[in-house]
Amino acid sequence: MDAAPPTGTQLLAVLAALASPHRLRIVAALAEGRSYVSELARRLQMNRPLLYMHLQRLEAAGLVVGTLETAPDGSSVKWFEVVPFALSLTPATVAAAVPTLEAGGSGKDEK
Amino acid sequence: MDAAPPTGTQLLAVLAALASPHRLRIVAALAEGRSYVSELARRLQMNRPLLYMHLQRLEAAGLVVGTLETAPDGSSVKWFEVVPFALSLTPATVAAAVPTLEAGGSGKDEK
DNA sequence: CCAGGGTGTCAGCATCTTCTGACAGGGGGG
DNA sequence: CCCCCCTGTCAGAAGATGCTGACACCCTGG
Repeated sequence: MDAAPPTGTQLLAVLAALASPHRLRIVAALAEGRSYVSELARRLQMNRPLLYMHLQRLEAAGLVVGTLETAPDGSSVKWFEVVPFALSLTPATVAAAVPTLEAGGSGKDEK
Repeated sequence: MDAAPPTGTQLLAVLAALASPHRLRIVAALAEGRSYVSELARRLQMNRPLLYMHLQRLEAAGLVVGTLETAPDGSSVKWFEVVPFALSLTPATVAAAVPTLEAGGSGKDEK
């Protein structure tokens, strides 16, 4: 149930999501345990809106998941945790993913 | 079998190098066999200067190697081939690499 | 001489991402 | 009342990146 070969587009999204110092740091921080936006922003010393954007990017790539938890007293806190992803990066896996790049419906010469 | 743990900076370079549709396509094309700049540009239908830049990026990240071969008749052809890299991408490997992230060689301090 | 194939580099433009400050709100407690 | 905690969204500056056409050069063959 793991290591399902990602489509080229999916692989690209993951790579693009991880290709940033801040986002790497965020993943590393979440790997040690869940946290919420404001707390994480304080720990990593970055603006909340900025961190918010990065978290959304990571979530869009499927690397982290966010859950808005509303406590019984009504206050809302959005918890983020890392998804136990695992992907192997080699010339072969890249070559296997590339043909499934782009829409994949038809058209091969798109430029 | 060189599973040497990459430094954060190194990992970031590889990820950034791979986070591009064109560059993924280039790696895939080279995975099927070596080629040289002009020929590859023709096959992938892109400008030579552009492909040249992408190849340099990939080479800087250590994913491909280029060798300028001067034939006995004097004509020069730069052959490129893919390096058999292999890196495992998981929350743990990211967390392990992040502490060795550098802010840019020297002097530059994080804000 | 001229056409053709190759490498390497450049200035400049179009475009995308990143980042910031300020805003909208929700709710709890002195 | 005011102050504190949290989420979510915005316009727009600032900067990095992708991309193009044109140029420099070398060598071979008609």
